[in-house]
Amino acid sequence: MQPDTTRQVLLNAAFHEIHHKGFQSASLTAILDKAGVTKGALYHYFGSKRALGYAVLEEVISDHLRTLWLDPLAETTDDPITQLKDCLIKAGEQLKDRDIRLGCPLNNLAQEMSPIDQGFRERTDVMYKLWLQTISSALQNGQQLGKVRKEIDPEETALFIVATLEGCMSMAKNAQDKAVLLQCGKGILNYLDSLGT
Amino acid sequence: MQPDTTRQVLLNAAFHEIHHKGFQSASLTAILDKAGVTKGALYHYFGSKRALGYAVLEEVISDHLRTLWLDPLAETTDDPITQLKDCLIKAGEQLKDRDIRLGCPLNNLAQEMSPIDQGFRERTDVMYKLWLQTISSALQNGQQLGKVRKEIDPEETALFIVATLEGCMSMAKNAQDKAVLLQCGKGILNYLDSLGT
DNA sequence: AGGAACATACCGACCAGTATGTATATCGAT
DNA sequence: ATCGATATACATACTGGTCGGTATGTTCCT
Repeated sequence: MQPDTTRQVLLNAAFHEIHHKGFQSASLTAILDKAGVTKGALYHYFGSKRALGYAVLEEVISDHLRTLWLDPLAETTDDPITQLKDCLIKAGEQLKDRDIRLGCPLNNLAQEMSPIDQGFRERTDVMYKLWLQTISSALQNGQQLGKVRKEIDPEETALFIVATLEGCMSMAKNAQDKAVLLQCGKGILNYLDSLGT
Repeated sequence: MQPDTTRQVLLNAAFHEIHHKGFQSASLTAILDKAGVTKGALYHYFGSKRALGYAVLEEVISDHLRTLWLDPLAETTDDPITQLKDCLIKAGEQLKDRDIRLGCPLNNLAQEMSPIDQGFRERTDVMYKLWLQTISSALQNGQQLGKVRKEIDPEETALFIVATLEGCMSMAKNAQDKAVLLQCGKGILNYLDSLGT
């Protein structure tokens, strides 16, 4: 078996276990069972449980963020608000009921680990900053195109959008109900519309 | 020492340990050290770690919610939007920097436990529903008084407000920065204003 | 021959939970 | 009023199990 394959299988198993149980309660044994390898393999590729967690964040979760939000928003367009709404709708659609009950992987890890581990906090912080920056740029671009109201502060608005997104996911996760996600998403869509000219 | 006192000391220590580490990673030994009692006392009052967690939710955290949001909003007034803004501002003011890094106790527990423990989920769900219902009633009242726009759906709006609140707290917690909370809070205040007539 | 890629066996630490002991308060009977 | 009896309110000591981590193989490719 190729080294990259085993490493990837481990990362994938770790991502799912962490997504289900949280990092601290994620069991290495469970990850190894899921991956179908033994502890020797794990510690060959990752120096510690913490290093494994960092890798999940930097490689698996980071990829999700990129494909769902960063890459689509990076495409130049003449209507950033529609672009944002598309991202939101697409993200909502691809969520299965099971995913809703588990919540946003990035937010989960950030909430659990940022108060107790600097390494996690720094990494989640970088990802959030990237996210905010990308949305902020899209809004600025929209302002130049005359599609977004000039009065709004792009950075402040980007923060508010992401906060609302994560809050929306949190409420739906706790309610274990996709209807909550949709209802809350409607609120976001309305808000996004209110930014337009 | 009175029985109620010891129980209360335990609940308080448990609340803080759980707020810092999360429920699953909260150590009973650490709680006992903080409370200054021994395991015998704990298991005299609580049947299990889980029962202790439930009690923290139902007694400690529930009280916080009541004094910060439910009771103030239950007072009849002629301007619910100002009332909501006051709640938000007061809640923000009383948060110390340390509290921000720890996040909202209710949201923390809900996020961590609702996917893996029905008992926690049911209890957090009840509290969120109470919260939503209280805000929704206030908005309805505002509509009757002509202070809140008739077009908005009170329930949907209440959900959006709470989601935004929790998202705001989450972003500030991860950023470990009160400025983020204030900036995000400004977004909420603007949104609340937009609900008025 | 030597290193990369794993597997197996084992370790001390910590965990939630339990069994047992003990001091004190309460209370009915005398 | 006082003396057991019983229950309450804890403290102490211990248990089995799980945890992350490590030390030591073993296999295979170069």
